Amino acid sequence: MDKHSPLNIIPGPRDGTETVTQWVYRTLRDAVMNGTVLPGRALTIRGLAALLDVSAMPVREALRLLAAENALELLGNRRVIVPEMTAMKFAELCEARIALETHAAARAMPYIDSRRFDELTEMDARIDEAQTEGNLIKITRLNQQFHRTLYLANPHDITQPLIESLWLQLGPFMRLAMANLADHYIADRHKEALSAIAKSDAYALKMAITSDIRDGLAFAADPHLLQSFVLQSKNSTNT
Amino acid sequence: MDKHSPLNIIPGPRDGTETVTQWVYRTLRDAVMNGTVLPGRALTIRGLAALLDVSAMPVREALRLLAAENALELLGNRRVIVPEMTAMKFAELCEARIALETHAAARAMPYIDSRRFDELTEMDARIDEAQTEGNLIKITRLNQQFHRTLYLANPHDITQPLIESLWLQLGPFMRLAMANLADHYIADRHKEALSAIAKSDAYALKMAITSDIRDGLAFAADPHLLQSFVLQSKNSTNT
DNA sequence: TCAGCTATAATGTGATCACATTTATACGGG
DNA sequence: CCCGTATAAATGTGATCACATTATAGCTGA
Repeated sequence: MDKHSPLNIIPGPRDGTETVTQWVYRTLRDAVMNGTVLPGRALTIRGLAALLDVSAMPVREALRLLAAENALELLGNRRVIVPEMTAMKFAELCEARIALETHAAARAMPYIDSRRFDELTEMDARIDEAQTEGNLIKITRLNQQFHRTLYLANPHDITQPLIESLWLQLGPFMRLAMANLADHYIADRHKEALSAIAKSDAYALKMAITSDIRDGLAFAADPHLLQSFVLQSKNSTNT
Repeated sequence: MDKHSPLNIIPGPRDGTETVTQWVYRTLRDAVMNGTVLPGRALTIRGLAALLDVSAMPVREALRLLAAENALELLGNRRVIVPEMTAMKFAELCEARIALETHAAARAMPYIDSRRFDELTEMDARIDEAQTEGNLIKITRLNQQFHRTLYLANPHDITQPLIESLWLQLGPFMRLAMANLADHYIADRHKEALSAIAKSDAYALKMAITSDIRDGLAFAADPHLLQSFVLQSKNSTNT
């Protein structure tokens, strides 16, 4: 147990217009998403404040925001940790993603004009590039951008914050999984999605999104492999 | 425009164990849910702090939490308001509820043992009582409790916070609608849901939940009526 | 009478401080 | 050598204060 390890968070420069709280929030969010802070790691307000060289107040607010998004867990004994993952919880998150995102995609489809369609096609091409490079972090980021762009085509969308919350909860675990599955090929279901959109076939679009999510989290299909990841995330240290 | 009206929030006593921030959060959340603060109403940290007789800090955190749940909207010009409702947004919230809650119900069904089943049956009976009384606020509260109990039967559930966020966004508008539809009969689809559970019929359960949500928001089916509510919520004052 | 500018008031943000509670460390007894 | 207790360090919570930014009201001039 190295609960006092340096926590190598890279602060990243602060935008001039951006408030300190927003900067801290973004920094901590990225740290959680990238797996810099691992499940079980105890976080303290003062510790993070000293690390980021800010006062305790912005850190407090950022932590509470992340807790509200279920990216962090507020323990009763006044302690904040990254929630630990279980196989069942992982399955629930996966299924919830499918339920919510297929719905969001179907609702967004009528709003996708040719300009938006080209934008999505362009993104898919960029993902193919990253695919050949084997840059998994880039793939993940572009993949999220693709989904976000699709769902937000609906000008009245209200599901995106909910979806982001799910991504955030899966984030640290996804990173762990990817690190151990470097040669894991992410099947590109985006072309199926695009052709479904071109045909205005909502059902086909839903199936494409479902497959995309399932493929991305495919390793969860192997209970043994999943269990090893869960254990690894519990015991690993972050030096 | 009476942006400086007294804002008659009833504080309600604070639990001894409860932290001040939690109390403020709960108070403001109830106020939003009950329609005490109406869409468009500008809220200020200092104003609420003075009203609730606490310092600015707990109010700040409570406001940010509610904003994170999309119960409040942080305007760029540093102002916090209850978001205004549109017909399209209402429809999106309604459909999102159906997508998420049918999913949560189906996932929870396998975990409902006889004890939990009896608990749900008991709640349904209490709703029938409130129905004959015509106590709409009580009906709403018991109805939420019924749904919550159902979804939380799943010990690994992660959808409840997302669902609560949707309820919160619909909250102030629901109240307005109910006030104008005092004689509106809320069809009880809970018995259908219970019989579906008894038969372990996931599809029937999903249909029952869908009908329950649609009935509860039935007035939205009439675009003209909905529009009048939207306008009313925009123009009304809260003295 | 009304548009545009200025001064004043109010607001959000962030830092610092005090206090109660919890957690960690060290000491002493078994 | 292990464990329970007492002391010390650390933490979350909440209040207060200072400052930059923004909104509001008041005033001037056409």
